[in-house]
Amino acid sequence: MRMGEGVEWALHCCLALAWIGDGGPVPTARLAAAFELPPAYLNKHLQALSKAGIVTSTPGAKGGFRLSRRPGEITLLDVVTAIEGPEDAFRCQEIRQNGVGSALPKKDFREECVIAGAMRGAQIAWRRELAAQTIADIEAAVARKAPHAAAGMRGWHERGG
Amino acid sequence: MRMGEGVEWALHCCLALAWIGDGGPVPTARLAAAFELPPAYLNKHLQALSKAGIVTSTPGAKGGFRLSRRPGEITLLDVVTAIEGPEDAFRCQEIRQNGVGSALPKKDFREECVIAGAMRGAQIAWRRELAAQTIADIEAAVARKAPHAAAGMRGWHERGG
DNA sequence: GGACGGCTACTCGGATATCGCTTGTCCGAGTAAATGCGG
DNA sequence: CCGCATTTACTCGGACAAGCGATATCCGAGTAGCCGTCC
Repeated sequence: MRMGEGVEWALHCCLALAWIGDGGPVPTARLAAAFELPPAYLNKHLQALSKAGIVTSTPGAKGGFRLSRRPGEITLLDVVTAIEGPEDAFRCQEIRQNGVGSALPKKDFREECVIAGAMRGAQIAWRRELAAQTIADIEAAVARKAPHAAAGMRGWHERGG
Repeated sequence: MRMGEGVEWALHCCLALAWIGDGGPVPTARLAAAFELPPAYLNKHLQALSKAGIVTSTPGAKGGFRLSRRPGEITLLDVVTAIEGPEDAFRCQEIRQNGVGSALPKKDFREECVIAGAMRGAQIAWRRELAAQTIADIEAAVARKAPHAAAGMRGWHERGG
């Protein structure tokens, strides 16, 4: 099981946008340069964030992306779901109904597969943990551990890359 | 993010082996027939379980696989880790050190990336949930929801497939 | 009749192709700003 | 000097290839049981 690297990119971009604040939209190229990422591919992920309503895109010159909501209103789960999709990692194929199970009446499979239920429970716990933290929480934690990181990003942006 | 289907196969096979009990080793072909799975590929996953010490393989005629431990001693996390590997789904690439971060002193990156820490916390919650349930728990839950499922599998096996 | 050697059938185990998805890139549609012109 | 139409440059947005891991398969190594033969 492997999570796409786009999640890390998206989270760092959201954090950067939160740091930069309301200084106008930030184009993809600027964000890509901030982390040395391939601009075109980063753009693809930013579009996913845009469709999820996490960032707002403004086209044209001086355009770019900005956060749609305040950082405290954006959970990590929102970002992860926007990039990776809403589906569960574990997808029950109902193999219990094959082979030996195909002889049993359908009624026996009304209840959810117990294995799938257990995996779903774990996924829910994972989601709950991600939903409990917002971009603002990340901001606060970074401010505690590396106080000048936010100012560094802001200054770099205002200097023009 | 997507979990390999081998996890579902492995879990169902472990449950089947627990149901069949100590009636001698069960070959791959039998397990594959029980769920209509491709035998050769299922064998690959069973080898992973074998290397993880979850099942024991006995070669030769009348050989096959049997559970190494009692069902109560095998957690879902054991099986998932055996199939999917021990690494976390989210892998921090430390992109914070690139671009704007490359100018900062190394000291600033002594602390773990906050984003990676948050993702790791969610992964730990997920693992904790999986580690809390054993094959025996699944057995008990199935016995409550579909009482004759275990007997059905056992009878099918003793009839010879 | 019993024991031994060889043989066969069956199993796991790893090496080998194939497919789909993630990754990565490109070019066109659209928009806001800048510019030149006319009043 | 001010307002407007045109041009321009810059941005997003979706369509288009490539690389890699998961999927799927096959054949060889090894072992247990069985059979024929010999004592």
